[in-house]
Amino acid sequence: MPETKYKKTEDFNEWYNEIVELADLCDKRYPIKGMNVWRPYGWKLMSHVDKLTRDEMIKTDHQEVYFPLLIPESSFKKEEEHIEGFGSEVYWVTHAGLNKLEERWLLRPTSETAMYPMFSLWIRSHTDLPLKTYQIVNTFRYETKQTRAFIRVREIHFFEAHTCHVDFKDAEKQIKEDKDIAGRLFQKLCLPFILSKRPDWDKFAGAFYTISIDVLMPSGRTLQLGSIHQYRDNFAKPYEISYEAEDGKHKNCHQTTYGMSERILGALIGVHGDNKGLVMPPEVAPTQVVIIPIIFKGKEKTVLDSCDTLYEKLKNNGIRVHVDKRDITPGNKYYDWELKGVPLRIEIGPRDVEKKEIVLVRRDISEKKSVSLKSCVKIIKEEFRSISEDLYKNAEKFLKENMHRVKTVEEAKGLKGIIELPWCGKEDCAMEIENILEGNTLGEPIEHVECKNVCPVCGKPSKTWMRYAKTY
RNA sequence: GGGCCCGUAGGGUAGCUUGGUCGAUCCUUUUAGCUUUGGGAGCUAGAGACUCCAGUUCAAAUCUGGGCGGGCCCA
Repeated sequence: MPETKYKKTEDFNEWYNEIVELADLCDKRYPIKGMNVWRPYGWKLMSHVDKLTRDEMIKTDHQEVYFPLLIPESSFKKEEEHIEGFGSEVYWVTHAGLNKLEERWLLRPTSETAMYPMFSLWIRSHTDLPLKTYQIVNTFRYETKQTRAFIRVREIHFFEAHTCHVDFKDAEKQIKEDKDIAGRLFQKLCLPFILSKRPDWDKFAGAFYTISIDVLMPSGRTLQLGSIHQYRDNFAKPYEISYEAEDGKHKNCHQTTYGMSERILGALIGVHGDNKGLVMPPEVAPTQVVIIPIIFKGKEKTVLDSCDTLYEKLKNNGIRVHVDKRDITPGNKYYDWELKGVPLRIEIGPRDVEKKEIVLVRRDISEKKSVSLKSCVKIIKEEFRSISEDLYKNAEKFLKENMHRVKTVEEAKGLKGIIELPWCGKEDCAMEIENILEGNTLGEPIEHVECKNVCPVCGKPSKTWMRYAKTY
């Protein structure tokens, strides 16, 4: 059984690089570091993820917009903390043609500073609120650390929802909605995640608070897939986003954002993949079922005709299906589609045509069974559900096994994955633990978790837990 | 910001230390034809590379310098 050169469980990082190339997701040979070319299959996958995101946005009354890539320096500079956070990692446009620009422009690292001057023009009255927008665009950050396909890049495929509300309370409702959206979306992607409230020193530049969405990769490192920010009126003040309330008074808006990126694809690859390649959850798989004709000399037509008939039948039942008629051996095709992570494979040969059956093979567990043509649509849909359930359960099991709640640093040492330790609330103590565990703070659990212990560093009573992990 | 390493067909490699035997190795890829197809088939004939510039030399993939590109480690 041919498999990847590097094994997922032995050398995850090398395995990941190998898979990304083999499965034709992206081409890292583009001559700028961290700017990779999306190849057709990778882009298709990303588009399907984006579609699921769009579906959620439509369901929750968000409007899609598109803002320009370039932002004038003066707009960018209005919120002080924000510049501090992003200043060192933006790309600047300083020249146009032969002329030096009077005012520099920057490539958006995120779009607050592009959008908010416009929001200030759009919003006049409380009846304009809430304003719920989103866009799916590319953003640019000058990463100096090591880059990694889909995980740390300089041109980022980015989803960002930006909302404006009458007050803090209404913005909090939005945060709640965002958590629900994440719940539904990542369920479809079969990716269990944890939500953590980031510590103050690590929140998004300019935010009132930040909630991060993290998944655990098989390497034991966490990967942040998204973040939800409560801005309060931190941006509304400098950008003058205000409205006239019912009582005639002018008030600042309260804002939130919700961001995710192509890292989702990194997580799909890492969490579900195996030594044969990708394993795509049926919800995002660009091809959900591939039909492989098993052709024997003299029986080409009957086999191909049954394949075509089945193709039409599945297509009409809303299944994304493909018939692979390439002139290569069936085995070759199996390997190819396994690499691409297609959830179900159907084999049809002369024997099957005769018996009015098909052979159905599951990608995730390699289970093979014969199914009657008559009942195949129903069975395929059941298999989709079952595959999704299994993928989610396996990932959840791994996450649970690698989350440790302990009371002392001694117990924490040597544990893999996510570690929760009592925390007194002081930055110094968390930093100390970061150093000892050689990891990063993820934040506190967002749901209240009882903690009656003492801080393992300073010994003071701790009411909450702090999560630590090695991160990407 | 500081340090280290690397660059040979589309991908992976051998050759470099000690310049000549390189008209550059092997696997994969790829084109045409025949043949085959229930887990990467076979045969025949083809295609495809020394990162760029300068230097040393009778002679450079191999040595020197620089450019471009890539990777790693430390802060």
